[in-house]
Amino acid sequence: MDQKCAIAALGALAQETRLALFRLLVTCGPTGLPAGTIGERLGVPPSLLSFHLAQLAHAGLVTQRRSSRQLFYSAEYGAMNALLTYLTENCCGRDAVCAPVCNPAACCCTDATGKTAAA
Amino acid sequence: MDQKCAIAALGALAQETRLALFRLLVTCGPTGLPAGTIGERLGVPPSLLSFHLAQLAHAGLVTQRRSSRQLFYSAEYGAMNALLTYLTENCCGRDAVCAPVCNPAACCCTDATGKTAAA
DNA sequence: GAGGCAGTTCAAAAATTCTTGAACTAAGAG
DNA sequence: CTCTTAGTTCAAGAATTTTTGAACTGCCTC
Repeated sequence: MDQKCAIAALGALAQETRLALFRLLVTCGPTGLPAGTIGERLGVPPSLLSFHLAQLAHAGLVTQRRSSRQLFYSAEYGAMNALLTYLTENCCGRDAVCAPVCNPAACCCTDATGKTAAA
Repeated sequence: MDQKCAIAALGALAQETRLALFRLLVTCGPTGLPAGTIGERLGVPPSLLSFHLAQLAHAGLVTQRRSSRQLFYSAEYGAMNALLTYLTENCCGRDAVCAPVCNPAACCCTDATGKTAAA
């Protein structure tokens, strides 16, 4: 994954509805969910849902599959992994100056360290 | 990190200039770089640079420190790790249905699987 | 092949984000 | 105190993204 792709994937996930959408699909495995069901669960109107799903699909994060009258959408785990790999490689300096992902440091934006976040 | 914070961090990185900015800072370690130098290296005018640095800072991804007349910015590794942790936890279903990050699968957006990406 | 359900596409409006340039604050040098 | 360098803030405009509603396509049932 190159920078351009990473930006597409990051941008696709950087939106409330789409992140919720993707999270929902991730929990559904490779089978995925038909658009209608997704819309119901998330309370998103059809045309808007289509728009957001298209964005995710365009970034390669979801896949579409038709089953008679329904369109099933499912998470593309490989793309997410590619994104994580990209971020991991570009987050840690070449000398692994930051802890591995598997070692959660974390907290939240405005108080990750109590420092400058909000200032 | 909660969904709101994740969106802020994702959104902060989902922009060409800011991703380049962050990548540059990551390679510079905790010392960071003064704003002027960053602007020169990336060819970004001062006021725009300030704007983007503020976005990153607001998402907790960078920290500001003054050294006499210069303002040094440095990457906040903890925030990036928090984001990676969030994505990892929300990418893999509760049953770890996708491969670990450390096991790159990857390719790029439009041809991760040769399937629906661009359609 | 008429009717209807599932979902998409399209165009216009609303909201947000990015860019620019001018005016401003902070800190050191003379 | 005045000047200069370093960088920020602000307001306006440009560009992009999100939302809405109406019209459309694909597929099944009768």
